[in-house]
Amino acid sequence: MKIDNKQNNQTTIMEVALAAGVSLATVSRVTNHPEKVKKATREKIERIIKEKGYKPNLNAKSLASSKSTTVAVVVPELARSSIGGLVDGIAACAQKRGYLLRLFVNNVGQESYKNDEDLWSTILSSVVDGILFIDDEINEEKINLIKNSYAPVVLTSVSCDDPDVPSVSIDYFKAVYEITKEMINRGNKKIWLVSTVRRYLVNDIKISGYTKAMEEAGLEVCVKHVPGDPEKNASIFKDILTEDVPEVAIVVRDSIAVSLINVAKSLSISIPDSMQVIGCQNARYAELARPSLTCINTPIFDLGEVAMDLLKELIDASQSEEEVNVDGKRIVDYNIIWRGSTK
Amino acid sequence: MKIDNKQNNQTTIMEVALAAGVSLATVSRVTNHPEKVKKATREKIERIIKEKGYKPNLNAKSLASSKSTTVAVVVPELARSSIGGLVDGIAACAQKRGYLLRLFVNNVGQESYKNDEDLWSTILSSVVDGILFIDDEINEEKINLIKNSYAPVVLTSVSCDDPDVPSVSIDYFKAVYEITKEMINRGNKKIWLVSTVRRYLVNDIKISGYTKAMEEAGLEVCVKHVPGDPEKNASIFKDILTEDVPEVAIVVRDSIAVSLINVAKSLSISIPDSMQVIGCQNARYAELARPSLTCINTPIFDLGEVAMDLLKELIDASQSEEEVNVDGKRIVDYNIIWRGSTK
DNA sequence: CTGAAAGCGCTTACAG
DNA sequence: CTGAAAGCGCTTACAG
Repeated sequence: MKIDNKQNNQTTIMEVALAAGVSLATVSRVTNHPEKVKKATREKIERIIKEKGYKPNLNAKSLASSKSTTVAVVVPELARSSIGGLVDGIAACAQKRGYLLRLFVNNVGQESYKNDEDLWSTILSSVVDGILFIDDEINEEKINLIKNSYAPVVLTSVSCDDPDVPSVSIDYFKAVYEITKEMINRGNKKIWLVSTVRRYLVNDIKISGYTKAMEEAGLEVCVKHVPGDPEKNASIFKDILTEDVPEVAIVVRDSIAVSLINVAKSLSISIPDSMQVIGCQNARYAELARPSLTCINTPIFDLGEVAMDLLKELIDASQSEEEVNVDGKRIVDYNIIWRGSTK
Repeated sequence: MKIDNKQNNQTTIMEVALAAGVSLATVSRVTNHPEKVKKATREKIERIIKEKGYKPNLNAKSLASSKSTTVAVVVPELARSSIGGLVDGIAACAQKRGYLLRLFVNNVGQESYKNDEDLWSTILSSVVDGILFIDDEINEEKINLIKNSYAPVVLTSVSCDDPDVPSVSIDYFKAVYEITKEMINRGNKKIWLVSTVRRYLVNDIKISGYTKAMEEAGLEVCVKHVPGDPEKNASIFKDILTEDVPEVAIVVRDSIAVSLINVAKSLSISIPDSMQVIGCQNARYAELARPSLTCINTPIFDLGEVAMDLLKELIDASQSEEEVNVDGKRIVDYNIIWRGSTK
């Protein structure tokens, strides 16, 4: 037998009802549908609620109402500030909309979950009204799990062709297409796209945008694949640049772009005079690099907010009696920040 | 009336019990105390659980057992990779220990919560077994909220003198004391400590360590306070360095250290020959800076793991019938990574 | 080893 | 406008 089960000594709805001389039902109404309660009663109860610092136990509330006002956020890793910033945006919007967050870090390196099904069943059993899914490597299997989820899912910061999967993302195709075109218009011909060895969907999209612009201009497409780790890519960059130097390098990840700049400088290739470098994220070190890094700026905070907003709409729609149509595809604007690594 | 309340069409314990021809109680036992169930029965039920993909509804489970197997993680902001990495560590350990995470981003800039009490009551009403609290600016009021929490709290990445408040942190006093001493031993005399304009507890601790080492050596203590924003501190660094250049600058935040390096280089102060610079975090850009930045390396991932481990111990102790004594103060080791910004 | 029943803290038709 | 009662999906003494 438990000595004292009341570890969680939070005020309970019963205590409020007793103090106010009303039934539980009335207290519950004040919390959920205040307009249904007579003004005098309501105000009295509200006063007592405030006095006692009563807040409904969310578990009980969820169970009774089958709404958890909680959303799951699934991320691969938070150490990357691009993801952290995204979650900040999600959190800000969730807070505004009255949602709480459950966080799932599906770090493949850490073998967090046995497999995707394990992750999903954990999420679903934790009871959430919706899911924000952030994943670098979306595949068929994951798309299916998303489609079969009882709770609405928004793919965040990843685009997905499937029309049935809501997603919020930057139009990287357009972004890279346009920056490539811009550099072509400025008279550059030898333009490279530097991507990662490991294939990520986003990076492949960037490659497509670049490729299209180059082909339209009748220029030679040249994509380099290097490791993400600065220690490893440095020696590869050294080999590459010793052999040939492009007029412009568009690099999928800022840290790789900075690494490229560092190697170039060590080889006395002057930037931006002999080579211009462009990043695709606008990470923290973009402005700390020397020369500072020109970037496609992706407003990740906003992206998070938009994703949470969309998810909220989908949740409302799914909980509504009527058929509601929600446009499940959102594109967030980007802009270019010109800095010292370009002329 | 609800058309169909079963939005959450997860398998329920009833369905499993029915399929197995046993009572709910037995299914529950298989989930929670399998040793209490006869092997044959247990195996049959386990098979059905697997077939149906049954996972107990966590809300119901929490409510019934008054254990949520959920821990709250409170952070000021995730965009800072030092915090993101910490949460990655927390998540990895939580996952290992069977805990889920609720995330609270208390971003003062975003006015996320009205005040600290609002935040705390939200956390507590969300029902958690424990709280990992990450906050740059701990004060009396917050300490009191922590002490009055029904759930155990671990102050993470922040040290706190109060013996009743469990905390996990790096010994920044010792770290900065020792690196200062080391630089003194190497023959340097004019050593500065560069901190932020805004006062943070951690930074004040670093100042103390530095001050002690300097005073012990009979050297002049010189602490500079600059803004955190690189755009703003650059001009201030320019003024400072135009007037005087130290042999060594120990900088509380890596981004500020890199900014200092950039300004120094623009003034043709050669690093490390004329000035050596040391950071206190080992952020991502420490190795991307040129010269790369020598750092006190704080293993934030480990820090997160240790914090979660401690919290788990405290939770177990609080749920246990017996009196258990848990040492609530944990110190995580640091090391120094020597790079190009020092001789 | 197993089942019937109470209870966790709330919400919500239903009846008044 | 308000209360009594059922129910959300589970756990856990208790009795057998």
